[in-house]
Amino acid sequence: MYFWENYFFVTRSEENYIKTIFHLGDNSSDLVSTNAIAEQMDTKPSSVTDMAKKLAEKGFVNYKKYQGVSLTDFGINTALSIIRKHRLWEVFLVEKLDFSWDEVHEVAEQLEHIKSEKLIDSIDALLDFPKYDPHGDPIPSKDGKFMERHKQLLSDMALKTEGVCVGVKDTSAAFLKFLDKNRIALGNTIKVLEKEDFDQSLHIQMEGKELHISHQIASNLYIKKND
Amino acid sequence: MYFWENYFFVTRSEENYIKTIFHLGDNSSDLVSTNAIAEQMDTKPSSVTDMAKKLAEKGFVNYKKYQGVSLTDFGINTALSIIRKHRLWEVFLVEKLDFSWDEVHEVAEQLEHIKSEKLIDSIDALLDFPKYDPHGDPIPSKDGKFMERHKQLLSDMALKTEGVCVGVKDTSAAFLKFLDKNRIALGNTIKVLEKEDFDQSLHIQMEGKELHISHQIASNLYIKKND
DNA sequence: ACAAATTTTTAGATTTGTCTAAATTTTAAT
DNA sequence: ATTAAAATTTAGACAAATCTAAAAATTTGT
Ligand SMILES: [Mn+2]
Ligand SMILES: [Mn+2]
Ligand SMILES: [Mn+2]
Ligand SMILES: [Mn+2]
Repeated sequence: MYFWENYFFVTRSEENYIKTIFHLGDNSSDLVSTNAIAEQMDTKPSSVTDMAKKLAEKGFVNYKKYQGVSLTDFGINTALSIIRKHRLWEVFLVEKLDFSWDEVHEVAEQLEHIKSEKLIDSIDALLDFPKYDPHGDPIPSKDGKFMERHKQLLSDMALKTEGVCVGVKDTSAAFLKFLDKNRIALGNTIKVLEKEDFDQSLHIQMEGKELHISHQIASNLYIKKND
Repeated sequence: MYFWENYFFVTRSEENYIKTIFHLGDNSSDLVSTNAIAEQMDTKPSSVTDMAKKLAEKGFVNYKKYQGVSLTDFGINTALSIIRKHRLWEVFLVEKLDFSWDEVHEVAEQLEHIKSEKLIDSIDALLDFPKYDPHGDPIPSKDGKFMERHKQLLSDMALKTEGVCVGVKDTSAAFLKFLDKNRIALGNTIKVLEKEDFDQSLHIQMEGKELHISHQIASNLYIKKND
């Protein structure tokens, strides 16, 4: 049994668990629960327990029985590398192959598991080192650093404030297609004109034109306020 | 249990067996033996027998106990689709990401299993529908047709005949790097000047310059004779 | 504080793909 | 035509990843 067999081989399934744990444990450093992982991954809690033990064994997570798991530094680096690949492939599909932003996620779920450092670094260079993916999510650099933009939900913006649309919270194909149909795209300028108390819908100005949008939409669009 | 679950889902392992059976059964329509598959795939004959039954069950092969397997039409189409993906990805890596021809095979072995018709068709278009991969092997079209070039081994060419180097038989990284070092590349013009009876080595003219090459090399280079 | 509800783990089974060792069939040699 | 050798299959086992059902621990509600 060689060194790399113990420490560096990661299965596709392990990678998916690590990525999910990263996303669920995002901004809080406390433990991620078995049930939360099971629900997110559409699997059973008992399967999660088994995998938690294996991931702990391999050094990706700290596992406290009945409490949950948290990623180790090694686990965080592994997660960032997978997320980097996922988001770079999404950019590639949109920029080089004319995929629309609602089509890229499923394919990226496969491509993120391809193991070749040279491949992903070349894709990165081909794309001229993009900082954000097609949904506005930041792309970790080779050494795991990335800039989360200062952004807020459109539904949380004050009246009269202006900004630029920089991301989506809901990344479902249905929502993304809806945005396309209504000419709402990342990079668009936005100004909040009026808020309707009754249903929290908004009157906004987008790229010059006036628009009425529901709370459902506004609470899934990220805006970066103008300085 | 849905239709597509029975008939269209193919695992990575099944795909690798199908591809191997295709290559081993190439120009002869007779059965491919269990041992040949096992040796090629670096696995055990008993594993091959198990898989042969499963592939027969799924309609990819005809399996005759103790005789071997042959691909069905469905199996051939499946194999061609995998080979198409493999070779298109190899071209992509060389043409768009500046990989050298000795680096592409391992990555293509992973990429060939990505399931997205739109993805591979877009890659095909991006590359302007190449007919051959970096090693000179033909790329099947979407509907499974491809042109095998009329070619012969350099070692089989008659004296004084001229041609163009169009492929390699040995695709090992060691051989490909050797060719690079000696400035032997696909597309080069070649003329056989002299054959040495003693060791079957050749004096050739390549792109104007004279060159001495061993039988080992000559018997792994494919040449298309000039009309 | 203690019972009830919820969460999590364990025990045991299943599927996929693999292995070793033994049995069977085919092929080759005398 | 037998026998020996080689190829192939079967039987039984194992690791990975999952599941169901039951047991154990934790959390919640009064
Ligand atoms: Mn995605
Ligand atoms: Mn994304
Ligand atoms: Mn190849
Ligand atoms: Mn090739």
